[in-house]
Amino acid sequence: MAIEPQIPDCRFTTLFRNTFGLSDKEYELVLSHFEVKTISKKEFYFKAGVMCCRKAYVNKGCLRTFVIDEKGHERVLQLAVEDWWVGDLDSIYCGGIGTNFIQALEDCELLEITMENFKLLETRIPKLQQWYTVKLARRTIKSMKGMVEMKALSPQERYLNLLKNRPEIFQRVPLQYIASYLNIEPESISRLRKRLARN
Amino acid sequence: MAIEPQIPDCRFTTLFRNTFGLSDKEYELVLSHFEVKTISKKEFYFKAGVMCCRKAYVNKGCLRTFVIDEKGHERVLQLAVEDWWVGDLDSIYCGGIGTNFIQALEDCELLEITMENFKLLETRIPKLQQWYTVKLARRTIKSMKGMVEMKALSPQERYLNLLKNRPEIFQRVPLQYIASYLNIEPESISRLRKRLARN
DNA sequence: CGCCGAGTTGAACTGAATCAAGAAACGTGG
DNA sequence: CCACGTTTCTTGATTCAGTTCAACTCGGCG
Repeated sequence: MAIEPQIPDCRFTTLFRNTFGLSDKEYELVLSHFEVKTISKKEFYFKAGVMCCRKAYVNKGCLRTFVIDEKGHERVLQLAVEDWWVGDLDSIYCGGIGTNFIQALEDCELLEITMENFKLLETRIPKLQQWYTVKLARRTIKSMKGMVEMKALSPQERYLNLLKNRPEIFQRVPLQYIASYLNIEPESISRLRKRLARN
Repeated sequence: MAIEPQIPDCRFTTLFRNTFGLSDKEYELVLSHFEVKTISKKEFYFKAGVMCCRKAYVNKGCLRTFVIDEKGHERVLQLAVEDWWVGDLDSIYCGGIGTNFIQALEDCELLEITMENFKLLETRIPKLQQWYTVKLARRTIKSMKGMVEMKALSPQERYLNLLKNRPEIFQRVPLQYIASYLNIEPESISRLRKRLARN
């Protein structure tokens, strides 16, 4: 009761709840451990260099996660939209300082939970733990598939794949970030587009 | 007691045991759920196309995990040596048929456990579950770092990095597989080596 | 001995990066 | 609502690291 007003959008209720298949009671318990956090476009949810003991569910908006590589260039690792999670795995699990930057590309509404609270929830709702393990495994698999894609496909093929699989983000994310995510120079994407448009 | 004879090498006892910090009793329990499996050079531990509901600890030997990409080329994803684990995550966690091939590059001795047994162990030894979650997270992190490395570094830099971080494998693994792992053509590695040798 | 797989060398090509500059879109405040 | 500045995207010219394809060497092993 005291919780509901905190959650301003029904999307969270729907999607998040469906994820676990929780009972009403469990669901209230879960909700009470989250906190709404809004950040505006260009703001950072997290910056490398400090610990990050929390993660957040993207209830509304769009963010990019990137690192700075050895040569000082930004490398976009993730383009997160609604129903994704953001956070610095590196810091959360290896306990060190984070290496990721997480920046809003639109005004965002996040639902944040500290790892402390999350672990607490896990002990009280065992299926949460199970869910999370599978989620982690899937993320690993996805990441390995990403690697194969990066190795096996040409820039043009990678571009077309993304266009096919996640067309929404081309409407929401500046091309330069998509380029970085695909590991293609913006100029090359531009040319690629022109070439494809002609045919 | 009845178990010990099955484990022919002390490495398993040492390394594996250290991983979890088990009591004698727990350790015996764990051991009793594993099975020794030897495979000879060039044999496959697993081939894509069927389910894979088990994983294996590499007690001795060396294996490569690879997939066949969309264009029909082999892509080496992992070069596993002693104290690594092999298995098809894809199949284990997404329940579908496997997509990986796992082939011995030397005569190998593996310690295998079915996922069924592993889950059983997890319920009886909670810290196992914890250990595995962290392991999964680290794997994901590693895989993302691999992606950044692939994007940010030149072939030559990737080669030198591997040489620095895992010099052993250059003594054990045919160059062509290392090349595939690094996503460089064998010819290019060859030239690279020559060039580096001159300086 | 001759075969085969693994590695090396050579020559030519190419696709994307780079650098530099211009056009278009965006948004912010007057 | 327009004007100006900033950001985002496009275009052009050049360059080069690594690929491709083909031939050759080397060493082990039946």
